[in-house]
Amino acid sequence: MFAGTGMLSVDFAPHLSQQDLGVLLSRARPSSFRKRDPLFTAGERSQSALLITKGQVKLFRMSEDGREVIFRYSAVGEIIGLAELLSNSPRETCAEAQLSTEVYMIPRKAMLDFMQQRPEVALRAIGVLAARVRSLEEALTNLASDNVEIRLLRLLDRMAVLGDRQPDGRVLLDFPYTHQDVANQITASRQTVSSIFAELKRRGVIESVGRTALLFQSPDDVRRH
Amino acid sequence: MFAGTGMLSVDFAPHLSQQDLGVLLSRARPSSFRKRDPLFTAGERSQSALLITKGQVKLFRMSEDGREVIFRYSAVGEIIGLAELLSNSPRETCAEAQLSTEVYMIPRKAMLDFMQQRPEVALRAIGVLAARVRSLEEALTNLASDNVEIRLLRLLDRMAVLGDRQPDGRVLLDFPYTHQDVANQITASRQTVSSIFAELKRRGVIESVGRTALLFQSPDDVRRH
DNA sequence: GCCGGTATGTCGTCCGCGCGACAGACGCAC
DNA sequence: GTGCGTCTGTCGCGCGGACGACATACCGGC
Repeated sequence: MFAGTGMLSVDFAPHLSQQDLGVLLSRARPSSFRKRDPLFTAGERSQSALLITKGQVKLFRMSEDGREVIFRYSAVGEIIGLAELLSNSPRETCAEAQLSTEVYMIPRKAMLDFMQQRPEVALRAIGVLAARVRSLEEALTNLASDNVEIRLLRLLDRMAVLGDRQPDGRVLLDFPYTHQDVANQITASRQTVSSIFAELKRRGVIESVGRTALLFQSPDDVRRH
Repeated sequence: MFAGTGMLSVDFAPHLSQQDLGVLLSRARPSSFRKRDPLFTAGERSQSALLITKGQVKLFRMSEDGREVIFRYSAVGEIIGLAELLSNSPRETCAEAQLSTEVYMIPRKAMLDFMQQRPEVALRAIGVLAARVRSLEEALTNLASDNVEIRLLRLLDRMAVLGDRQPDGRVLLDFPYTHQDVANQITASRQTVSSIFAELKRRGVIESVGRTALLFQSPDDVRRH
């Protein structure tokens, strides 16, 4: 099911044996969502874990003044919704299908039982959560010290692993995000993102290719200013 | 060992049986630190987990431009250092004794073995990490939308649970933090924190009591602006 | 006591960037 | 085609808050 997806994510499903995965999914319910459908929203009481089998999911919160703060986009093979699983508290984060998406919804109880019986699964969940802690800590640190341009370059940096290295050393990356999406990921305004993109193109740091692709200097180059 | 400490933290040690705790600590090494000593620093290879038995620990990162970003202060009974345990990667976060502090250092291997054998311990670690994910997400969201005054009020809000409710409804809280500490927690400058504290005192929202204590309106009142 | 290190209060200056506004550009539906 | 909704580019204004600078206050050590 997860084979051949070109998975790069070091997350949940690829770490389980086919057998474990089968057992877990026997108690789960498949469910599909169209683009922009919510998978869950803040305030909800459901604490299922969701294993993504197709598509992409945007994880975010709404701030009190209506701003959308995006934490990450989750891909196939990743599991989401772990943060509220144990505490059994209402959702604080929202999840929305970025593309047409399919998931297995694993009921809280099934997930807990399974982790009790298979410690290695619990350890995998620990690994997933630990990675998220580190990435959030990094985001917070960057936000505190970097200006918008640097935050944007760091974002491209992080996404570069999903792109293809070109012969000339640059990276070709499918980048189907609007400036608003980008702004919400780096907590900046849409206008500032637009103008910095324009400026980077002027300087030749990045280049548009077709509708959604982006060609930019290798992260290492960018890092060296 | 952890009895009678007035523990409020819903973290690690208080959730384990005395027996489990004994087994775990039999493979751990006690260690003590003076105020301002580092427990670990970014770049280090050690992935021990640290269980705090006395004192308080500041968890933070240094940004590239030398800014200190504080994520939280950990208290007695909490466990720290889980984020890099599984991935076996170098520390990214720094830990420093805020007070004279004692810990048990649990070697990576011992911790992993123990979680394998006791799934309920692994689940507890999941709970700890999940809570940290939620709190970091909240910090990021607040940072994106709130100005410094609101971030400061929210900080007092969160700390209010550690203080004593007075007859008049206000909260008396031991608050031994410098303005610089506060600034680093809410990512603001020291000067701005100083001036906002002064302003809040002028407005009667908060009041100093003795050297380190603070008396302020109940969080609920503050929340209602 | 004196003295040095650290914490606090306050004041200008300056700049990053949020925000409103508006004008194209591009897509899709009909 | 026309019309509408969404996205992008750009400009100017204004403000929050970072930063440097400096005075004062407090603390511990000797």
